[in-house]
Amino acid sequence: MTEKLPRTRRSLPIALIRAREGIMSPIREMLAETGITEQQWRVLRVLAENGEMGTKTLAQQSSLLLPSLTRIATAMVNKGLITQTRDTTDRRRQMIDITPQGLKIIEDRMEQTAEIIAGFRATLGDENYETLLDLLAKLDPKMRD
Amino acid sequence: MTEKLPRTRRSLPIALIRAREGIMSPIREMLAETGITEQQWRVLRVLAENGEMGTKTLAQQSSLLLPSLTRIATAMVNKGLITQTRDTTDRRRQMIDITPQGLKIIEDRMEQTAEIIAGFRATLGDENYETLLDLLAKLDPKMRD
DNA sequence: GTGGTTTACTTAATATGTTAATTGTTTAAT
DNA sequence: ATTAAACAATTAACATATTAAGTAAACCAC
Repeated sequence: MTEKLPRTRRSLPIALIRAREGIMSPIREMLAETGITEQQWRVLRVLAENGEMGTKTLAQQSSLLLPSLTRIATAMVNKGLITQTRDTTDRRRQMIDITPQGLKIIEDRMEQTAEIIAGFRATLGDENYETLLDLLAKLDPKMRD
Repeated sequence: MTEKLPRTRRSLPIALIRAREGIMSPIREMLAETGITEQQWRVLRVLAENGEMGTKTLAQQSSLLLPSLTRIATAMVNKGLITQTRDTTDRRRQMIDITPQGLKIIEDRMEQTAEIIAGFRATLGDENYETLLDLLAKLDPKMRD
């Protein structure tokens, strides 16, 4: 009846969900202590790495859709984690930057996060880990040249 | 400043999100025509493959949390895609099964879905595709022996 | 320089994700 | 039999995902 479809145990979309669930579970656990969400963590990570940027770029880099980021940014401004300033030359644009307080969260959890990731890397082995990242990149439309 | 963390371009959690986004985009596009969501599609897939089962099992197999499934199931019953019946021997349990109407959606879209998946398989190559599934499985806590 | 288009972002509406608390039922230990 | 513990499912509350529509500013062709 479903002969042509791979069984759900070998379904790529489902495998991706489950893998993500496996990875994020310990990370979410860690983030719970900080009071920020996984998405807010991603936003802080991207800002810490690249500095101030426009909302659209930030959304792309942190894999959030613009409507989501609009709301998340509002919450984060209220928490004092980021600042939002209107661009003077192009008043449509909203520039977002991380605050020292936001940066502190990244720094405080950096080591702990690195350990979690190192655990998964060890589970797979270095070579497999890199292979996995390469293969995943090929599925990302924005990465395919 | 973030030396210990992998750059977001090589971050596993983010790579998983982006890959999933890449895969699901065409599938969602296809599902939009059927009026069902990605999650409802997963539920139908699992039921078509394994037949009637309890809510908890169904949630696990379709990678949904129980609260989500509760809501989704209600919507699907209303649409006539599944049936819900209370187990007579254990009245805590709710048995869920697919209806002919639900099965029809699977059958109607089976070929189209298989083509989309085949496209990704071709992008990666058969061997890489299988490797990817294997590596992803190792990140799934429920798959690790 | 004005009308049409594009761009950057926001709002809205509906569905799902996530954690915690709750309800009804069964099981197990007295 | 009785009660505490465990269980299956639901409800609640809040955050995010997704698509569509809306708003304001910049751009572009004429």
